[in-house]
Amino acid sequence: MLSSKWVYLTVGALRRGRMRHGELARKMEGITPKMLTQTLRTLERDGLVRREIFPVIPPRVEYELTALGHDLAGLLDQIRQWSEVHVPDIRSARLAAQEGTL
Amino acid sequence: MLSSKWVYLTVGALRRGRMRHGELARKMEGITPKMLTQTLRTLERDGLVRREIFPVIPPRVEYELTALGHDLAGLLDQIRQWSEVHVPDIRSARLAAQEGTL
DNA sequence: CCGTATCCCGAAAGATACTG
DNA sequence: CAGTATCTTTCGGGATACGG
Repeated sequence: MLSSKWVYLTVGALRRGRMRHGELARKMEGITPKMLTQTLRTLERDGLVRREIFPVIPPRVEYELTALGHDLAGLLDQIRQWSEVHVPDIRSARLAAQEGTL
Repeated sequence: MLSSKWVYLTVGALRRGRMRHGELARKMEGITPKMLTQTLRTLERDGLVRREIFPVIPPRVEYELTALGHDLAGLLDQIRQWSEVHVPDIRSARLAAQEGTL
């Protein structure tokens, strides 16, 4: 899960509350319908997201985080915080390594 | 970095102290020389690992975590702790999802 | 001992078009 | 609206062999 960019974005979006497929798609620039569905289905299978279908026309499907999903959101937050602190250092190290190569 | 199994294992091993290439290879069952070198080089480039070469024959090369590397080890620890608590729940969810499909 | 150089492969991502 | 189906491509990982 930690290796998928779309998992980060999806969980991040759902954190603010229940949302429809279309809303999610609009919040996540660049995602294709296939990847969105695939990501949501995996999260659902793993018990992180709950999927509710309303049997109406046109279709209406809503997604929300489960308790476990919120726990994951907490971990992703820790990762985000770590990144905000340390990624700049990593960037500098990379640039310095490049300089050495030139 | 969080998407590479070898990063977890390498950082985990180096956490206990400075180590040679061969020692690392022996601690990490299944890793090929190529993957070990590739992992170490990436970690070095990103400022997480320091590489020291002793100009002797036969060659002697030692690796150790930098301060930034120890910071990363801390994050990996948080991920490990989260996993120990929640991965069983995810496993259950997966099994339950399978049952539903049968 | 500490690596490089190649080649190969499968899984995952993306683009595109279509449907109940 | 909320997906599926199909095709293509990319890319990281692994196996193997060789070299200073």
